[in-house]
Amino acid sequence: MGRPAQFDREQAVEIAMNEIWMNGFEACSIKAISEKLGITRSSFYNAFQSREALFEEALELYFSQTPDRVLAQVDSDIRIVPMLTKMFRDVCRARAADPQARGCMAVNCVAELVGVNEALGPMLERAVLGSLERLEHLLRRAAANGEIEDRGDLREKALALQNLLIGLNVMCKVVRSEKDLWRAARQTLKGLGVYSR
Amino acid sequence: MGRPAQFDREQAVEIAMNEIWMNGFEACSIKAISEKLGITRSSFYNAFQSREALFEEALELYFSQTPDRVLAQVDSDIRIVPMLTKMFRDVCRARAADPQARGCMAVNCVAELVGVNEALGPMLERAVLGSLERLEHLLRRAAANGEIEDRGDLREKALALQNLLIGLNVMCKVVRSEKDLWRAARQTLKGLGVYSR
DNA sequence: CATGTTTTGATCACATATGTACAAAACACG
DNA sequence: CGTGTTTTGTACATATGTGATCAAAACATG
Repeated sequence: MGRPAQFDREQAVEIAMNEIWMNGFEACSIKAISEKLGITRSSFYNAFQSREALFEEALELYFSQTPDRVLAQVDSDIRIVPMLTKMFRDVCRARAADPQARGCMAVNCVAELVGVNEALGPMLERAVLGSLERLEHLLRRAAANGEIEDRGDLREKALALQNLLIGLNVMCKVVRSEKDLWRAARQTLKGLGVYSR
Repeated sequence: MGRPAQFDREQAVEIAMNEIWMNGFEACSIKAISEKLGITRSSFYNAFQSREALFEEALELYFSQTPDRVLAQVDSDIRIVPMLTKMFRDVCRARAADPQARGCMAVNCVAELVGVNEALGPMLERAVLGSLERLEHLLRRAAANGEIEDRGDLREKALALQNLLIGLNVMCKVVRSEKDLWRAARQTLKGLGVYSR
């Protein structure tokens, strides 16, 4: 029914994601994105309604492939501390491996948009606070497991871990060595008692 | 000699700094800044040559008043660990006290500009790497003092501290409670053995 | 193959943004 | 009170960016 689109919508979201990731949200005007996609603004508006709507889709796609996505999908029988260690290891690896040093799209956008963009700021805040909640929940499970001790400081540790994650995702833009990123992460994890191997 | 300017240059830099801090660099067009300053673009170009040149001045001003400026001006007889503890405490306080939750101008700009802006990216990279070097140097002095032990992991600790600092400066945009920010910082500092009182 | 639906191209009317050029204004100083 | 210097206002040319409208194109389905 109706004329079929001349472009692949999914592919378009992926290209948009990479553009936003590389250059930031405000640098990606509708004109620029449309040209990058090889479509007219007409087609853009028709397919996505607005730049913000596209951003939401791009961010969703990003979250489905970011190294810390595992925090949201942890099996109940898995050991938490090795999982967290591996997750941070993966973050360091992935960030250092990106030749464009784009860091984390979500963290970049937090720095750019929270407090600035009425529509997208709150959405990014929720993402960070959600991650923080997941970390705290995981630490509680790790305590219940006997993997770590609960000294009444699990929220502190969750905050410290969330902070470590955000920090790495910015610092990787400047500190390009995977080894140095991992040094920072491992040292912090060890100090928090959340490191294995 | 010559016609005196109708605006205060220093004050203009301060206003520009606050605009960049609040909205990001790319959001501050020459047109927008000039209007904010109540001058014409003519006068802007005459006074600052370019947006990048203004940015350099604004960043310098920012560095002269940021809570972590103390890292660059440490007396040789001061105790390092209490100083670092206080600095992180001050960062948490200052970031939480800002009603606009702007975070750190420099870190915001790292996230926005490194890898994107040819002129300003490298400048911001140098600032971060400089801070890292200062931290490592301070830790070596602390080890020489006997304040901390040198287990051959001082670079690791410097990287972890730099990462903590960057993380706090982004996380504060979402986690608005000074108490929670300090929880994250204190927990990390304790783990690194760089905490006093 | 006619019909209805959707995509696309073209155009309009603005607003923003940059960089330059040049003349007019405003002052300091000899 | 000229004179030279600097700032400021105005204008130009050009590019980007937004959002809307409307007709033409392209297809799926009956």
